[in-house]
Amino acid sequence: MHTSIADILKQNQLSVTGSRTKILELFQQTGGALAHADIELKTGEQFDRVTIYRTLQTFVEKGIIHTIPTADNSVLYALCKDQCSEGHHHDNHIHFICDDCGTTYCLEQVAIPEVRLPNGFTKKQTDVVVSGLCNKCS
Amino acid sequence: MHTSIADILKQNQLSVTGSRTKILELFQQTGGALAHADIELKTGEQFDRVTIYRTLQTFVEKGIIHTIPTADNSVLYALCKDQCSEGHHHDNHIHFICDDCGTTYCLEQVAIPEVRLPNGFTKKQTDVVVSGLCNKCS
DNA sequence: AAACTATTGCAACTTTGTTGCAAATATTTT
DNA sequence: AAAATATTTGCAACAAAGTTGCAATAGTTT
Ligand SMILES: [Mn+2]
Ligand SMILES: [Mn+2]
Ligand SMILES: [Zn+2]
Ligand SMILES: [Zn+2]
Repeated sequence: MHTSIADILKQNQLSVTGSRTKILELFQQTGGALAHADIELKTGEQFDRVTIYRTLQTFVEKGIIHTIPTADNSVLYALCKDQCSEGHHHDNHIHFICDDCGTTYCLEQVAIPEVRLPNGFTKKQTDVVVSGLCNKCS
Repeated sequence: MHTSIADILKQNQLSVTGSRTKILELFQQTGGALAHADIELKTGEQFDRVTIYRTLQTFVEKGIIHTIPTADNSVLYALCKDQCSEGHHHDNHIHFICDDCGTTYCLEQVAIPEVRLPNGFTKKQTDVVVSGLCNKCS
């Protein structure tokens, strides 16, 4: 079973364009997370900065990719593997950032742990970012 | 027992200056987390932007304040309440961001939960950011 | 293939953060 | 309490990151 990139775009009511196809392709090839600058580089500057911003924004809105909070407050994006849809993300996994090689992993196998909040606090979303050494660097 | 702001600065081998005193004062008064822009506003623009950047950087290095990762990747700072020191932060608590009022809390009472990583991954630091409604807004 | 719709690239701009350096301030020494 | 020294500050200039309006272009529908 293999969903083509064009199909993914059509499923999300997006027209199939060069930039969208290329950027989605990049995410699939890379596996890991990408920053805006990575994409600019790896696409060989064939697209305008603004187009990349807008494409990423659209993908996030459609639930195709999700953002990852990082300790150094840079913006990272990765493919959603769960059942994310327009306006509703369900990415119940933690993120891991390797201090050595810099790669960011979506650890789908590792569920978000439960946290007990003080009285009066209501939990909506929990983000967990772990840093250390990845399996390739340790 | 009451440590004055000047004493905190001296304990960290920092000279006591207007901006450092004022900014540290602000953190103590506010309790919660502050962004660079908040500080610029609340000090009534009496200090240069660059001075605020440098002061925050110095405070982080000295272990007086710590940064807080956020889902929207803005940079937040809050006072360290634990035994943080030069180059070594020990802030073992989770952070909570209220979706309504925007306040960010250091929940010192709530410990960082343990996460089990896949084979080969080594954990160094775990950041947990919970969002929802705070005790004042729910 | 014409008509229509959505996306792209460009230009111009804003916001955020960084760096070098001289002037001002804080600390130490005399 | 001055003078000498060390540190910090503000300014200017710059770099990086992100946003917006709009006409040209590319994609989709009929
Ligand atoms: Mn992820
Ligand atoms: Mn905190
Ligand atoms: Zn690694
Ligand atoms: Zn609130």
